[in-house]
Amino acid sequence: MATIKDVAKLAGVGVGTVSRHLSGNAPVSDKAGKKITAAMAELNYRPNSMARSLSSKRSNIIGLWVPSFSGSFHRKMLQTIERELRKRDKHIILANAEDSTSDKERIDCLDYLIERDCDGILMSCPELSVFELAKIEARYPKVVFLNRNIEELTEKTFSVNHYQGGRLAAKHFIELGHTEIAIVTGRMNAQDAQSRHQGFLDELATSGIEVNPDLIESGGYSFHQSVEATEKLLSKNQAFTALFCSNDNSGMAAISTLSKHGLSVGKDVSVIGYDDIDLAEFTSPAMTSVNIPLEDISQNACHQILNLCYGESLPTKNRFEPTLTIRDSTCSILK
Amino acid sequence: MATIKDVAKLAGVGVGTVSRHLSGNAPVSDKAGKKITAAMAELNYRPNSMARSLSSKRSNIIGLWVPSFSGSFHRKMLQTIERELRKRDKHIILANAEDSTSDKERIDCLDYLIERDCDGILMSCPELSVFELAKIEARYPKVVFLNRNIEELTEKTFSVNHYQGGRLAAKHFIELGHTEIAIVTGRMNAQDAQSRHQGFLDELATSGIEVNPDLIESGGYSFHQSVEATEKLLSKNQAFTALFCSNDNSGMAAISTLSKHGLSVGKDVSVIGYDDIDLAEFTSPAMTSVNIPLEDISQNACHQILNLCYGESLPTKNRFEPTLTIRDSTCSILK
DNA sequence: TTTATTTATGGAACCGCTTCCATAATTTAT
DNA sequence: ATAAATTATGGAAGCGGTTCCATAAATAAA
Repeated sequence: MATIKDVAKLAGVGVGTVSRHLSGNAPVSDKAGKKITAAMAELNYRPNSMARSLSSKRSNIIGLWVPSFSGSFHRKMLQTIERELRKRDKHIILANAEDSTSDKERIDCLDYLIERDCDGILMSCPELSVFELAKIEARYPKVVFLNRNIEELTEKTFSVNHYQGGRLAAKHFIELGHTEIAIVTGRMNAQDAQSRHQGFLDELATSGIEVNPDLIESGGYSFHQSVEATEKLLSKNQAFTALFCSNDNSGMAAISTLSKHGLSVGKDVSVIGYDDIDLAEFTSPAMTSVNIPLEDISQNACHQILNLCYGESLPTKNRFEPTLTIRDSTCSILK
Repeated sequence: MATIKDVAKLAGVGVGTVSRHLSGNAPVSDKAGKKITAAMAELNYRPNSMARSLSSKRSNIIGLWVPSFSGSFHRKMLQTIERELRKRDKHIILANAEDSTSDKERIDCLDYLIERDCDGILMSCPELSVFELAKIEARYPKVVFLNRNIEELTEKTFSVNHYQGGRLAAKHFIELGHTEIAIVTGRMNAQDAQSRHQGFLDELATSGIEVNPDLIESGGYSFHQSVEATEKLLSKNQAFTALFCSNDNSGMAAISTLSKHGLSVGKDVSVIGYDDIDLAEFTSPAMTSVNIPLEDISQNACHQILNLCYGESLPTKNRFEPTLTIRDSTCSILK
């Protein structure tokens, strides 16, 4: 592999001139520029990124910490982040915490990124406590958290207003005339699950509707658990015409389970999911779901990390509002 | 940030000794070792990975080229690869070719990885021709292709016997007594789609069953197209009791569409999918599907790239056999 | 104990780049 | 034309490691 020295020699100039020509950090005469370009082509020269990083103290690598690849949820995030960063010639190093069951493992996973001298880190971690995240930020300030909301770290957290998401779902049910309403909650130790749950309840309350506590079951955000939760709800023989699920996995599980029990979803019972993942469109009936602007979140988080690491000043927005995507799994009670 | 020099000075030894102690490439006396360990702890020393890479001419980075994050298909791959490589302290740099529509863009995407001085590259590219892959391998021999089968590059390609996969599906239908069989094919310009199609037809032929050409439609591996394909099949008023779909997206689309038309899947009509992605279990009824040992493929591809790049000699296997996961979407015709 | 052999050590050279600095070339002002 | 100011250039130093080599320390052999 040819080095910058080889290029300099062949072009008959100094290494400094070649370096300047490459980086554009300082002007180089046309004459020299032409000779250098020719020499680089002839030698098939490609700069060594390690040497460059060492010398410039900038790896141009951003670490990406994800809790899993399993959910459809993170797919759009990954995709958007990859696109945003590649556009600016930054590289992504991946760490997947799929197998991590303890905080220690999660933080080890983070250290695996830090070890690589990333310029900054994007982290989408629902599990770690605010306390742990604060410690992380203190130790490693070039970090940004997706899908988290920490007031003291507003400019480094990017999230959606889940309380409002819950309210949107409730509002939709109210408009459709539902009053007997069931809920399959998410992992209630997670902040976001609580917010959407509370928003849902509060909105119902403003219309004088109360949810029968018997009709609340935890689905833990997983398909399997949500099947069980739905079964439990059905077994209680407490009538309900509407069901709010805390994510789309739950929603899919509910639709599947209700159908299996001979209920017609979107007719006998209305179901709302949450996240509006790609598959929401493909259930039968297609699922009404609270849409999270995940692309916006991801893009803005990227902007912020670029600002932090490379002194850019890209616009950033930290809080986003959900919307409701209405499909065929919800219908008016009057029908 | 402390450097190796600082550690050496504080420990009262030479930099060479510190380096040797860190890498374990040469013995260091206990006495020196203790002092170095203490000094490192005191200074909170962490080796600079860029300097290390430059000096050792080894980045410990493996590039990973994926065609998309969209399919459930690639998730397990990503997950397995990440686990396998992290286990050995290699880092993954990601390139997603999701937005690439031309070969040029796909290869640019590859160059984006090469630019970063990866030690090797894992590539799962269904789109590029054997011709293009051969060129890539010639230019960049530290590469391995997943889900491809190139005879001249046996040891660098990892794939499953899709012909056999097609046969397994057919065999199952035959055993269940089906004779009126329809097919939703995949992207037939792709090698794997052809193989599984041919295997399916060939196996049926050995039992004297021929597929009515009218009952073959292309679903192009996508949900949307497969819905249309299934609609078309139904509109022909040619009876069929079994439907083979070339991937699980197609299978899900078929199940959904058939159900919508009042047919009971797993009773009136049997459906087999292909790939056995996580979701196959969650359709209603749960889908019978040809299972691809994606984890094995991924793991072995990792082994091979480690062998190529780091002179290890991990065992590798290149060709894998599919199996059939029987669920509730298929049943005997005699019922 | 002395000598021969083995083992551990310090430090220089090097990896391939960026950047600084002193100097050369060029342009502008006088 | 000469002096002054500006711009471009070559090359050395430095980034933080690894590795080689000559030497010092420790151990084994005589």
